[in-house]
Amino acid sequence: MSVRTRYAPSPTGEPHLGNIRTAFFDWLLARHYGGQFILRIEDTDQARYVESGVGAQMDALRWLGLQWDEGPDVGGPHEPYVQSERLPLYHSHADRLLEEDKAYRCYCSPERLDQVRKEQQARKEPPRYDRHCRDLSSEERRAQEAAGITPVVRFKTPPAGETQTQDVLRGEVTFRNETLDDFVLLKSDGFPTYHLASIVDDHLMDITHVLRGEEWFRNETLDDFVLLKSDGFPTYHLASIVDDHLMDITHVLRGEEWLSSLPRHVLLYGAFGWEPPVFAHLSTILGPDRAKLSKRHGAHAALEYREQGYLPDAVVNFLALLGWSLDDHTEIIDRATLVKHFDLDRVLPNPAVFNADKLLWMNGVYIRALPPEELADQALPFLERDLGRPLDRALLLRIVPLVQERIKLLSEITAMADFFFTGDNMAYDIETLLGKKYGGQPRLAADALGGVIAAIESVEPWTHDGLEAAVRPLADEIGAKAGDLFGLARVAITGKTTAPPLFETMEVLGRERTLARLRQAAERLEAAGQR
RNA sequence: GCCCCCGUCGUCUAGGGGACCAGGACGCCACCCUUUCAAGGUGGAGAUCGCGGGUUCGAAUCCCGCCGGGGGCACCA
Repeated sequence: MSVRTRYAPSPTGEPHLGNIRTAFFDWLLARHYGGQFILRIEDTDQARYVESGVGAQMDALRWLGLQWDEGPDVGGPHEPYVQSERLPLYHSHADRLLEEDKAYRCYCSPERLDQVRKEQQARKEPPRYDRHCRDLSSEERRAQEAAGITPVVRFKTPPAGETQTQDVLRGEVTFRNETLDDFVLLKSDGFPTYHLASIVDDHLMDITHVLRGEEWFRNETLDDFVLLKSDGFPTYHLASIVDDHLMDITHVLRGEEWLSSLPRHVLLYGAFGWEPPVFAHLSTILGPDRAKLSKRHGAHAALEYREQGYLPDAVVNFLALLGWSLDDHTEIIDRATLVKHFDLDRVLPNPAVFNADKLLWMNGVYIRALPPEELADQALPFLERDLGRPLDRALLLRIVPLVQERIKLLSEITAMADFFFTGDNMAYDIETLLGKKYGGQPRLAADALGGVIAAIESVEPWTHDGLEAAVRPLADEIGAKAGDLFGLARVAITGKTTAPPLFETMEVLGRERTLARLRQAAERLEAAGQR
């Protein structure tokens, strides 16, 4: 059977980066093995249902290029892919467990459950269902039914013994043969080594499963959990197991917070007589304070990264490196390479702190690698959004080479290049124009700018090389440092002290607009000099 | 309180008995380049591999204990 993974969000809000990383790993695994990636909506909690939730999940996946092969919108052989539309399925499966005495109906009120829990906590006992309804007589049950109480269905957890489970990230280690040597089987004192002895004994004693580093849970730490709620909806435990089985899911990747529920799920698979899939519980992503990533750590809803000007490829590359690595030195990895090399054997079980600085750096790398036309297409919407009107793409295309290696976010295009699109009536204050060098000497600055104007007025052709050749010697003539003179002109032309290279900027801006801005600056300096 | 997971530079990580007085990346510092800002180049600081025992000729790597961090203990997922 081919590898089938699933991303199964519940539509309770916006997906954040942690969810998306899980989805991405699911996607990667499926693509790596040429299998299927399934999107399944787990909307079994009516109280927390958010209308826009499903759309937000799909938007985020689409933005990052994680296309699913089966799902609510595209369909597939296991329809429907929304759990609220699969209710009869869960009921029939719960009925089956009921008939086989592997589950029972529970009539306890939320108030009683609450009460029991409080008492247990007061006695410093683990809060767990007390199995009150596990062995009700048929008369007692009839009485409850007669009173109109809708029961829940609970799983009959074995009260003792152990349940063994396996998680690939924690429970299994694979070795490459080239790392092994010719190891000893029999020692010189005649005793076997562990390698020999364990293999021989395991075989002779008919050991069928050797699990090292497996998680095991004592059943007495588990309680009789709910399968079907009184509103007729299944709990996650029931719904996810039934669906994963029916949809032939082979690998379940999910957040670490599910690890504690794993024995329940394994027990359930056992009760149904089904083969469980491979489980991998992905570690949590932490904020800078080492607490689970959340809203108060800033923007972590996946789609907010789109608004800020991150590139999907950069985000996906960064996410891949959160708990997985290709080797000991590769950081920039394109999608195809990711798909080619990704596997669970290099996924780490330990939690990772989200390093926003590194994501920003990586986004800069991807921006610089973009073909200029594409960067123009990507950046245009940001510029138009910030300036509030449609802009000339042809002009932007000429600007892109000047800003490409200066921005790390698409949104930074505005601060870097807005002056190309504004009128020539510049809004800077005179102090900024004068800067440190010409502070208090507006006349001197005015003369310097006058020199620049005279030098470039009739330059032919109007290219950055020609402009520089005309202006640079001027600095010497008037006894100024080139940098100081250029700085003055920079503010006059861009309104900023930080901007793209001066002569390239002049070239793109054109003779007329450049001279207009320089003349305006000179006039303002003259006026300041009069006072 | 009980159960489970995790523990290598500030952060992401490589490593899985000798090649490690621990390699790469982000960030930080310095220098170079330079008209500002970036980008780029070179170099540097930064980890007694959480701590303590043990096994071994040899431990970041194997074992035990401890400590620390995280997660779970719902008619939520």
